[in-house]
Amino acid sequence: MSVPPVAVAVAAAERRPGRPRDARADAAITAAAVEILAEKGPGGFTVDAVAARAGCGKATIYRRWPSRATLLLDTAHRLGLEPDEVDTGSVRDDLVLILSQLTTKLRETAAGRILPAVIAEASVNPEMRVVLARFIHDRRERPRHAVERGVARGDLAPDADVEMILDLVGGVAFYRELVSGEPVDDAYVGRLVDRVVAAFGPDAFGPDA
Amino acid sequence: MSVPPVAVAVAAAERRPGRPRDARADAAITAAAVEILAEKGPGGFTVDAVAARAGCGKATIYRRWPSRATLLLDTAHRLGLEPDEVDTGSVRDDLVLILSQLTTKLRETAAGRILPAVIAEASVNPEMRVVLARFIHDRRERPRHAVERGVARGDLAPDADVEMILDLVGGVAFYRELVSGEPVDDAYVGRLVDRVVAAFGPDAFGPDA
DNA sequence: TCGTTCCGGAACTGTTGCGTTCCGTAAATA
DNA sequence: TATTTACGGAACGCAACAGTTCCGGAACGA
Repeated sequence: MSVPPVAVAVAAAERRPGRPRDARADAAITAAAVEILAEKGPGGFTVDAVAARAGCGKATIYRRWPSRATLLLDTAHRLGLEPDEVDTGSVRDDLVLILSQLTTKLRETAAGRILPAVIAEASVNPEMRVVLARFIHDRRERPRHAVERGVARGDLAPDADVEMILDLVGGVAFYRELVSGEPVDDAYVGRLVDRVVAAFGPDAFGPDA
Repeated sequence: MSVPPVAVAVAAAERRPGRPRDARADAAITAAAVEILAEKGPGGFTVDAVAARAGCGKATIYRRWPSRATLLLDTAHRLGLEPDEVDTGSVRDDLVLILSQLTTKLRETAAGRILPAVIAEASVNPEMRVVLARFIHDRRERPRHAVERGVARGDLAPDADVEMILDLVGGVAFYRELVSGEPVDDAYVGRLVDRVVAAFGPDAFGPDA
């Protein structure tokens, strides 16, 4: 959401002769693109569909984006799937909340449902790979702060590897939801977070944590 | 590999009049299908391409499989990506070996490179979802045995949650390789496995582990 | 020998979707 | 007013691909 588009179509309203671009068309196209991507995924994301939903001609789209691919990349940025802000005062409870939200959203929101196709696209398309990496990095911001608060409070070891904790928690969510197909219920989330927090707790031994 | 095909095309060579099916055509088609799927992924997996690679007509394929989809499902079973057998005598070392193999294979083998597209297909296709779940379940067999040996030896707590350990280790591999795009190097694998093994070690406290 | 089913190969239909072009019209500058 | 670029909408060319049909020829059983 807060990410500027990868490919900006118009080079900032320089004065040109003739009728100017209609700003409402831009809004209609981007809104329609998000809807189509969320409903149909990248596979059903056709320029015809976006134009029809936006109520404009295809030429109006191609005047702003040079290809379907650039429009798709721009749209991928606007997908949402942002974790809610949480701060219960306990790392354990923060992570449980964030994790159960994540698994629910992966299953039940439009953005979550199309993510597998975005991941597949990223595996063959370097541009999409950059977009996805940035997308994921941004969504880790809130869980990262939750873990850092835990370190500061002493719930976790001072040298706990914050990124690895996020990898463990996020990784299992994606893996079970998308890969192995096993559900992630509240009981599982609770046991999982308990283990992870314990593994990086203040009395977790070892030279590196 | 050891999995029987989902859809069997020919109902076991019952005697019919006329020229019998050529067994070499079956072999050529299945071999070509694996190659095409491995090289191009599900998106490039076209019946024309398989027929061309197999050196046969499309009709010869459609005589055996009723549709592209059934051929694709059958082929997905033959992909490989099987972890090697390992038994070093230490859970920690077994898991490190298996995990570094997995990340390497995800990155460098044909089977690994097309997996994202298979996952995406599974997210919208219930038949493919079953195939993928079974595929993953089978590849967890060897790591599962490694962990169970660890429990038996006392390297891990007697009530350690074996499946959760596999989720943690496998989940991070898939997550970093496919989703966040971060590499998984040997140092990371070592630290990760150390943490996981410690979290489920014999002196790991807690009522449930 | 005759009928049936197979073979590889090619042609064909029908659909989908990208990207372009053209239409008549609207909104701007000069 | 003349020019230029915009608009929605429709049509078009082009390519890819699923699935079918036909060809001439080969392999089987009766």
